[in-house]
Amino acid sequence: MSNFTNRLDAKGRVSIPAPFRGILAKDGFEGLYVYPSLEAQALDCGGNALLARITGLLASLPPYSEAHDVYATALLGTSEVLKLDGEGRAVLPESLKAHAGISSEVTFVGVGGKFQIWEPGRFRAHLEEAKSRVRDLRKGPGTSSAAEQPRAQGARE
Amino acid sequence: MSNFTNRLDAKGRVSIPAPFRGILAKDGFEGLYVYPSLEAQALDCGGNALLARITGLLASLPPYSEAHDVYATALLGTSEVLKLDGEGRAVLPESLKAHAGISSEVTFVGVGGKFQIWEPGRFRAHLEEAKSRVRDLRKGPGTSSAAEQPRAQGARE
DNA sequence: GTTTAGACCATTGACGCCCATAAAATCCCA
DNA sequence: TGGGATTTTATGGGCGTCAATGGTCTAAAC
Repeated sequence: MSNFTNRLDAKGRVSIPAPFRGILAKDGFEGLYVYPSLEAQALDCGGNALLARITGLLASLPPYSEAHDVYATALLGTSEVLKLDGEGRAVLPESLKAHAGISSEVTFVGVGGKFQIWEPGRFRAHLEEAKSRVRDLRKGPGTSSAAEQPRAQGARE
Repeated sequence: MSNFTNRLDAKGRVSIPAPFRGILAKDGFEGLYVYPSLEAQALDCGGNALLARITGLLASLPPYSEAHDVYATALLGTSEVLKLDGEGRAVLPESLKAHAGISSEVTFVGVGGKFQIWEPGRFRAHLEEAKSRVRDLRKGPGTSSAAEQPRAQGARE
């Protein structure tokens, strides 16, 4: 729900915001499970809960199907388990930083059940894009209570 | 509804007017749910009731649809849950202050079910604008005799 | 031997928590 | 009804704790 922006230090370490660390600790996970998001130029992060959701998704796909293989490769093949140091910091591998375009700062964004890591500029752009799309949707075949009646199924851009 | 104007102290804290605190307490919410209004340069605030309205809106959209993603990002991605201290004060994050142009004072305005936080000057302007729109409407359709009313700094009654 | 990674320590600033004061609203009782 | 007493609010400030960040040192890898 909220978002935090932290900086990477000279050694490439970055503090995971305390609230997120708390959640990870609660579902009993040493470290941080991370993989490149499928939809965005960001990283998806979580603990056991996220891992369970992924294995659940895979289990729901027919084994040996193309879909199963593709998802397994994308979600598990590129994922990493990062360790946290005593102060709750992690080092992002080059491959992950490259995917998200991260250099010296990152923005953490909580999205129910997991959280994402963005390059701050890209996140701002993403937010602006979302806001302007919402404005478009609300203008749509506008009823007065536009906020409560968004267009059924917006165009998939 | 009524409105209140309070000042921010040196530490950036501002008292939430007691009547609004009462409403928050009544619907059982620790803290204050806040996000930048989509249609005005102000902040929308509330408790569980407001949160429920938003999650309800999201639930009404097909999951994984673009509309759902975009609304979730725009509404949840920019929202914050502020804690109140023992005296009922909160500190507004920079991003929210920036959106509303807030510096040293804020005006609280109740609008059924939620309330808004404005920079006092902008709120006065907003009010004037609304009043003049009302005057125009009452003068009848179209031919508002607005021509002779250099809107610049309207009647100060 | 040089580099890299991990553990440990130190600093600083922000935030949460507590108490103090003053003004305003409310209550109570003569 | 008037006036004093009491409570509620708004506001200011002190202080301890914790998080974020930076640096150092040791141990392992190349």
